[in-house]
Amino acid sequence: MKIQELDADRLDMAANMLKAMAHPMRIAILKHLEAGKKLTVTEIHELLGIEQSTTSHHLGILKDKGVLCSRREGKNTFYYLKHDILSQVINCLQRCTCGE
Amino acid sequence: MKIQELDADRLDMAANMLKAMAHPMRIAILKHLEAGKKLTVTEIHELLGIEQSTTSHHLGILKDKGVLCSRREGKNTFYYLKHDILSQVINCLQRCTCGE
DNA sequence: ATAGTATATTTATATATTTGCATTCGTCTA
DNA sequence: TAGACGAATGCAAATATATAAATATACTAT
Repeated sequence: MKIQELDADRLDMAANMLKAMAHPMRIAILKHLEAGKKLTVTEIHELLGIEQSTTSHHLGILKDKGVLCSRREGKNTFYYLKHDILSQVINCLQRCTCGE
Repeated sequence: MKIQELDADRLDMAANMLKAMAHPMRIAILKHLEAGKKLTVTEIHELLGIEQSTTSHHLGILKDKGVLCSRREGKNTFYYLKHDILSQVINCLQRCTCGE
């Protein structure tokens, strides 16, 4: 894996994904979306006990930065991980924040 | 893996680690520190072509948030990953930013 | 069309981050 | 001890981000 593969554009893209994930509430959201799960905005806002508009805003950020995808089905919009592999990132962090 | 394990403190800690990593230059730094490699501030600032003070600042952030460790040896300070597992995060991102 | 529910966007204010420069601090060596 | 070198810090300007409230849009059922 060569360094030059990580050109400026890809670094920016990666940084944007991380930046989107770098928020306690958004990590909690991602935690609920592991293993290909799909949840609606309302389900998430009820699960986490935060405002609907706040939830939608967080989801919008995650989607905008390429972490999540969404699919509308009737009145609901389901959100899910764009890359299943991103569950690994959350799990890594979980392990790293275990014994400190 | 239960949700309640991810209490507020650990979410904050995880978010802080991600925030520390969520910067193009810092991702580039981490890329150079894969596989247990240890580099000095000067080596990194020359590898990346950025100011020494900027480099030191970025390294300080990564260390402060628990991503890196450092060890002084004479005039030099070597920086290295606190958890080898964090290489996985970088690799995940690399794969996720491949074909977009 | 209208009402009701589900999402999304906009706005403004407050707060934080990035960066380079100059300076300072530690450590080694002549 | 002085000078050189590597690293860390303080500062300030530009830029970016968070937050919450208000408003707007999209769809469904009647």
